[in-house]
Amino acid sequence: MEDGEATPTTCLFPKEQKPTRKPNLAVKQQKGRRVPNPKTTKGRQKIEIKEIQEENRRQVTFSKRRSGLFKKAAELSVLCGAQIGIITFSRCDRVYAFGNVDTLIDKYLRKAPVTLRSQYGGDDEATGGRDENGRMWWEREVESVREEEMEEYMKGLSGLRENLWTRICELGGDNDPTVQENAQAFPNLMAPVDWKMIDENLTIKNDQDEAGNGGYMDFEAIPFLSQFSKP
Amino acid sequence: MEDGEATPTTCLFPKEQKPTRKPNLAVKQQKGRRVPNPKTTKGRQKIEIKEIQEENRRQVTFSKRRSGLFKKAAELSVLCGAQIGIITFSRCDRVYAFGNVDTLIDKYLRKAPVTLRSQYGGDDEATGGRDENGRMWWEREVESVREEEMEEYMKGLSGLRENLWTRICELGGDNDPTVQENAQAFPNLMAPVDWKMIDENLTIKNDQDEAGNGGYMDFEAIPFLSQFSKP
DNA sequence: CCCTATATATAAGT
DNA sequence: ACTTATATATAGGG
Repeated sequence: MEDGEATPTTCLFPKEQKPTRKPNLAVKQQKGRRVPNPKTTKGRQKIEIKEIQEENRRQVTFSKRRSGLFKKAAELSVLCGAQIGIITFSRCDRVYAFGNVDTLIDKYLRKAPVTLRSQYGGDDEATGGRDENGRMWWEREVESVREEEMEEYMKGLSGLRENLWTRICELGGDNDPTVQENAQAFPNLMAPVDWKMIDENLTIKNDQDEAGNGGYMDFEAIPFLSQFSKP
Repeated sequence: MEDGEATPTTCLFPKEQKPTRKPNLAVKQQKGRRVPNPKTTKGRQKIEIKEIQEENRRQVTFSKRRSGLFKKAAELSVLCGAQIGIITFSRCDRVYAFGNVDTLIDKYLRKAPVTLRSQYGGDDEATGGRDENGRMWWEREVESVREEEMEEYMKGLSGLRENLWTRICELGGDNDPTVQENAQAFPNLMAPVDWKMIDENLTIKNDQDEAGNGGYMDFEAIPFLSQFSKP
């Protein structure tokens, strides 16, 4: 993708032809006789799909692959006119989101669906964490939820229910759920400029990401969204 | 990935060594002199990232790329121990989800975050639908929301709020939000067997997917979840 | 972040 | 669905 990667076949507009900063030492030295391995790197290595133990490597991979995932989502969205939202919790529960998650959650809840089957019939050999049918948590259907897990599932559902309630209360909607009224909860005097300022403040207020980037923040940080924060 | 793709380098267990059903005609015939283009296909073509107009091609692409996206998500999840949820609305609003979306939405709402910056700084040339700063809808931050769009944004927020409320009511939690009580709303007499049966019924009840697959269904279809459906 | 070499994803076509 | 040929994603290493 990029711009003009100068592929020998389908390069449409060579444009500025990236200077290729460091052309790497040499793919084949001009006179070293029979260089066993003139390659400077081993290239992409095949890895097993199982939890990466080495913390550093795991974080790098998380960062790279999260980017890749989001890029794929963006492409899919554009190519097919689909709306896509992704919520990602890193192991230490940091959140990374793609898309208008709030809006999509809204839409999702409106549809009130029960996802009994998630898409993706994984064909790879991720061995850890599978149930007796070889399924990972994300592919488990209701049919395969076992007795003990059922409780957890139900707790999850009731938890969702409770939390939605809590959230509603936080949003101040527990007294009157009328839309029009709620709309007025947002003072129209909110100019883009103000938002920008707020955003900058927030950017500073962000705590560190695992990999050192990513923006995420709490309601509390926004003066005028603080009405939505937990008491 | 797959199982034993027989890569010359890192093949660990060759296993059954896929028969390679149709080895294709020949990449280079053994005696045809100078075959100009012995290739049977043009291979993967480069495409522009813009909405695919041809309906059929768009649906095929949607299907393939959705699978790919979900697979990537699964891998990321396993590799990095992250929880990932994806909600996808196709153009005709069909929903495809990856992961325990309900649980993740719960978690997301619990955290009560405001995503002012979505991840992914797209570096590709998707030209359609960009704002004056060249951003797509999914990368718009609050600062860049213009006057008219602000209204929509607020409507979105208040809409979310209203819908959450509605949802709470539907869930029957508008009288007593106590968790323990809610938990009891789920009769424990629900055996896995019953779920399986229900699931099978539902599978039949599914309406057609755009591409002919994918499973999705309404609360109404599940006798005992019907308490959650809209009145 | 940058780079390379290689593993994967996937556009077309059957 | 399945194949092939090629575009992309990325593991490992500065």
